[in-house]
Amino acid sequence: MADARGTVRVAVDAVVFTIQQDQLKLLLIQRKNPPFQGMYALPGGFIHPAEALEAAAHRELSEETGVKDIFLTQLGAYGAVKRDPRGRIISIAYLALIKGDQRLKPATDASAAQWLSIHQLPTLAFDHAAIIADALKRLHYEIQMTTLASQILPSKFTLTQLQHLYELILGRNMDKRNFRKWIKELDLVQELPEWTSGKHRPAQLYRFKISSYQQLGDRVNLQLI
Amino acid sequence: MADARGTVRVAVDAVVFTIQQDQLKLLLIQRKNPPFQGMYALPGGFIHPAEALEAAAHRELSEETGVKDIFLTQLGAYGAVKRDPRGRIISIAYLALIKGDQRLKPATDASAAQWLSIHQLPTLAFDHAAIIADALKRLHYEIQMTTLASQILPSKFTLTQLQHLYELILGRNMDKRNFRKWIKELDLVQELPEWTSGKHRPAQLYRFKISSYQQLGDRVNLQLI
DNA sequence: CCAAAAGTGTTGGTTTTACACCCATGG
DNA sequence: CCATGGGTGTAAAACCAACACTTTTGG
Repeated sequence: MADARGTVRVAVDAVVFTIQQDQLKLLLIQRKNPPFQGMYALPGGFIHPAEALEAAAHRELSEETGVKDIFLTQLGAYGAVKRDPRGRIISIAYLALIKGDQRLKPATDASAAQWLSIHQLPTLAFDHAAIIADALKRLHYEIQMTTLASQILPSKFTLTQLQHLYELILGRNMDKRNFRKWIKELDLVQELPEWTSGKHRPAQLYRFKISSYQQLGDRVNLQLI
Repeated sequence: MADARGTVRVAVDAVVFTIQQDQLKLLLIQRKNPPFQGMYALPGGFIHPAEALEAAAHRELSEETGVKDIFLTQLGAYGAVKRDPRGRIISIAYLALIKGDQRLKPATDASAAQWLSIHQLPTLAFDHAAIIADALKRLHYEIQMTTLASQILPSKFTLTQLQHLYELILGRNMDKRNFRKWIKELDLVQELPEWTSGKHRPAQLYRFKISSYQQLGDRVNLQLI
């Protein structure tokens, strides 16, 4: 083992998705300091000695972007030797899908957080492009196999909104009737005695039966990735 | 950040499964030193400063158990603050499924490697019981959704052997005809012009078309977990 | 009365499951 | 000739994919 102390540092990064203006967006910060000064990167930073990994991800996210009180799930550890020019830094990445109306922290002299469309990402710092690619695959899996969708929708929503969410994330259109059949069989949502009002025919509102994150039963729809 | 250097260390652990005597077994070492002296634990240890995570897992596995040249896939990062009484140690766990005839290193004064049946595990050091529980779930997924099975079987095998493998790992029996249909549709294996010989009717031998690890197409059988 | 979005079932094809008998070998 | 494991097909059920029209509202 010799004297390996201090030569390896551990960081966390958060890949946070939302939907805004009918687009899947990603929360990024623009780096104000080297390395990769001026480039975009995932929010994240070094863990504290007595802080759990997920707690560090929450803290960094809050410090750098203002986003807090969200559900994070671990994506994986990224540990290539030269992934960070500052030295040996291993990063544990976390994934989230959150409501699009979270207020972002105004830009500081250290960072500027913003939502960028997943289809127009700039060049990213470190190995963050690879992390994001993994996160997208994982998101496709999670949206179908877990209740992750409940994290992004308002407490009351219409089935059309829900379908729209799936379509945006999976990148394909779905049949309205089949989608509704599927959702009802999953037994995820519950009708409310409320309807939207607006220009058109009112839509019935629903809510999630379970608001926490959990694995759905076997044999979901699934056309993974 | 202050002076966090040296206060967090990074380790790797390997959850290595095999099948011996019709049982799913796990490669464990008996700890000869504190903490958890005398208890069983996953093989693993601290990473070196200029060593990739997976390389560290390979090295530790080889040093502690003699097992080498195997395929490892990342399971996840375990980082609870008090998971190791020696201080703040984060571990990245790896998963493998390997042939059961690997020669284990003889016991040294630091460790003694052995295969233990998954159904009779002793109390384990650290949070290794939780890591193993996660690894088992993941193994169920991987065996169905990837070519991981190719890592454990000999280069030539019978379909009955293959089925037996799936049954042991998934913990349920499968129908012989349906299993063969499924395997043939996956297009994973190739008939060889060879047959076993022995007491009974010879069985045709097969080999994997692809010997490397890869994701199978969407819509595999799948009854996850 | 028009435009826009909400809502609702059926059918055909595919996939999955359940199920039983004959075959080849060595002893 | 017996015991053991190898090998094969079919039919019913479940599941999935494709598809179009009517309803309600506001303007």
